[in-house]
Amino acid sequence: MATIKDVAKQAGVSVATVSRVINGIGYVHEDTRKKVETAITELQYTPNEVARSLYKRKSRLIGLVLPDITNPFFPELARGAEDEMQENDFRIIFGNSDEKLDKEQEYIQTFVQNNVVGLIASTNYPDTDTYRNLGIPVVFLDRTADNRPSVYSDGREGGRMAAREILARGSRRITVMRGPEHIRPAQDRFQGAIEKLKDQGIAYNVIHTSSFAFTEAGTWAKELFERYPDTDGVIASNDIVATAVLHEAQRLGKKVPDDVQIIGFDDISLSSLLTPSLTTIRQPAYDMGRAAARLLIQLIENKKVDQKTIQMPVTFTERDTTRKVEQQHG
Amino acid sequence: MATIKDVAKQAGVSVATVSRVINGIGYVHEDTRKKVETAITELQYTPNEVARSLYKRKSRLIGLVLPDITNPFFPELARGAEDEMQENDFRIIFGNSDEKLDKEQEYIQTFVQNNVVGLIASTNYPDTDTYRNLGIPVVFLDRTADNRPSVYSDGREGGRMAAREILARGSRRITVMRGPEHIRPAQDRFQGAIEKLKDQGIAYNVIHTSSFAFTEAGTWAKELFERYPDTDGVIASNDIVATAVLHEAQRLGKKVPDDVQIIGFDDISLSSLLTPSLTTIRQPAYDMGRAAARLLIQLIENKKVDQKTIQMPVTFTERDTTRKVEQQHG
DNA sequence: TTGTACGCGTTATCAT
DNA sequence: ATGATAACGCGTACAA
Repeated sequence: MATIKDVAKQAGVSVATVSRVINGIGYVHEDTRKKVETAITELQYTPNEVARSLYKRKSRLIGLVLPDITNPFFPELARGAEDEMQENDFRIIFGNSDEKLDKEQEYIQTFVQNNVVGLIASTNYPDTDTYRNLGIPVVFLDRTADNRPSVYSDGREGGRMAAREILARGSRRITVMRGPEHIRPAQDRFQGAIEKLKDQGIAYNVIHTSSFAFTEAGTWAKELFERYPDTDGVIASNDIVATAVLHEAQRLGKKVPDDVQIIGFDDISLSSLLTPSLTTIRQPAYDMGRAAARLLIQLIENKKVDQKTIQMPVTFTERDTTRKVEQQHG
Repeated sequence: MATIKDVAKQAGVSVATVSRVINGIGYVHEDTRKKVETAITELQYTPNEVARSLYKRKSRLIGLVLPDITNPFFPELARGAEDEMQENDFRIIFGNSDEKLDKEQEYIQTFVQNNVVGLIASTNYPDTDTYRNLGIPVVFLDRTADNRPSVYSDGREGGRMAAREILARGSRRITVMRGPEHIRPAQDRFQGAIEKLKDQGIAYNVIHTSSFAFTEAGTWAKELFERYPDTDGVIASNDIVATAVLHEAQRLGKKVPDDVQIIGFDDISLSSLLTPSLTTIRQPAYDMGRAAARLLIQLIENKKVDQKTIQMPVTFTERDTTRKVEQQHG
C-alpha cells in the first residue's frame, strides 16, 4: 500500500502539499496539483483511513446494533440505514445483540474503540450509562427514549388499529398474542390492542410469545389453539408469529378468514406471498432505517435538527386473513 | 476517553509499562501490575483500536460483502459468520452489493482503507483484480473460484436432486425456473436440474427469473402459469420464487401437490411455515457462514489449512409441496 | 505557494 | 523490571 510519503516523493513535493490536494484545502499551484494527481493514480494511492481517524479522532464509521437480522423486519431497517449512509460516504459496523444487554454493550465498546462517529441502536436499554455521555450522537431505531433522538412507529396505535379492524370484521372471541416482555414495541402494540378491546367491552385471551424466532413461533401457535380452540380472531405479536398461527390454523382444518381472522404486525416481505395473504399492521421499515440514518447524519454534522424524535405512521394493510368489511350504507 | 498516557500518569508509571500489562507481554512486577490495573478501571480505560491498528497495520475488523440481506438466505450466512467472528474477537464491517461490481468494489476499498485483516465475500466476480493481490486473505462464501478459499454448497447436485425427486414423485410436465444469469449458484442448480431431466429424457420448459426480489417473484410465477398452464411440477430457482409460485398456483385454484408439485432451494426459515409447507433443497446457511469465518481466521493466523475449499452438502428436505413417494416393495 | 515538524494513541526496541 | 523514544500514516500550524 502506497503512503502519502511515497506520493510526495514520486511527485517531488512534500507530504503537506499532497495532503492539500487530496483534501482540496489551501493554496496549491495548478502544475504541482497535476503532478501530485498523476503520482496518486500511478501509485494507486488511497488515503489510510485509520491514520486519518487517529489524527482527527473520528472516522467515517457508524455503529449499528440490531437485535437479530434473522428476523426479516430488521434487514429492512438495516438496508434503509445502510443505503442512506452509503450515499453520504459513511460505512457501517454491525452487530446483532439478540436483545441482550451484554452483547450490545460489547459491540458498542468496540464501536467506540474504533472511533465511530455515530450510533444507530435498536435497544431495550436506552437509559443505561452505555448511552449516556457516549460522546457521539446516538439515534434509537424502532425504540424510543424520551427526548432522545429516535425513529420509531406508533406501536400503541398499531395495536388499537388491529383490534378495531378485527372487531369491525366480526371477531368476538379474540386471542391477543403478547410479545417478549423486554421488547418495548412488542408491549406497546399489545397494550394498544387490549386497550381498544377493553374500551369496546370485548373479552379476550392472551398467549405469551417469549421470542420472535421462527423456530419457536410454531409452539405459540399450537398453544393458542389448544388453550383457546374457539378463538375466532388472532392479533399476533408480529408477522412471523402470525404466519405460524395461519399455518397451524390451516393444519387444524380451520378456514381463514371464515373461522378465524388473523392480523399480523410489521408487514415483512413474505406476508403478501402467503395464502391467504396476511392482513397486517405495516411499519415502513426501510424508510425508518433511512430516516434514522438521515437524522444521525444531521446530528453528526451539527446541523440544526427539525425534530429529534420521528414517529412514523403505521398502516392497516388489508389482505386475505381478514374478512371484507360490509359496505357502509349512507 | 482516557488514553494510555492518562493511565500511566495515574499509576505513576510509564506508558510502556501500561502497554505491557495490557498485552500481558514482558516482565512487570506484581505490585505495579496491580497499580496499573486499578488505574485502568478507575479511568475506565479501553485501548484505542485505531491507534493499535495504525501501528500494527492491521485491525480486528473483517469485511463482509453480501448481495442483499433482504433475501432471507443471507442473514443466515451473516449470522453464522458474525457469531464465529465475535467469539474470536473480530468485528464485522458490512456492505450489500446488490450483486453489482461497482458497489462491491467501493465497499472493498473502504474495507482495505480501514485495515481489515480479512474478507468474506459473496461475489460474482472473484477473478477481478479487486481480489487478486489484495494483501489480505479472502474467503468466498456461497460462491467459488477455483483453488481459492471458499465455502459453498453443491448447487449442481442440488439441482439434480430436485429433478430426481420431483420425477420420482410423478411430475412429467416440468417447468424449471432459471435464476439470474450473473449469479453462479443460481446457474449451477439450474444446470444440475436440466442435466438430470435430459438424462431421463424428460422434456421441460424454462422460465427466466432475473432477480430474487420478493417484489418481483410474483411476476415470474404469473408468467409461468400463463405460458405453461399444464405444468405439473416446478423446480424453482430459490425458496422466495417457490413461495410466489405456490401462492400463484393456489390463487389459480390448483391443488398443491396434487396438481402441481413445487420444489424450492435454500430452505429459508419461512419455508416450513407455508401451507402446504415447502419441499426444498436445503443449504446449511448458518453453518456455511460459520465455516467461512473459521476458514478465514485460520488463514489470518497463518495456520495450516486442511482444506481451502469447503463444499457443504445439500439435502432434500421433504415437506408438503411434493407427493409422498410410494413405498418400495421388497 | 510550499515545506518542516509536531501530534493523534499505540507498540516495540533499546537502554538502564 | 522499567522507562524513553521511534515509528505507524496522516493533517495542520507555522515558517519560509
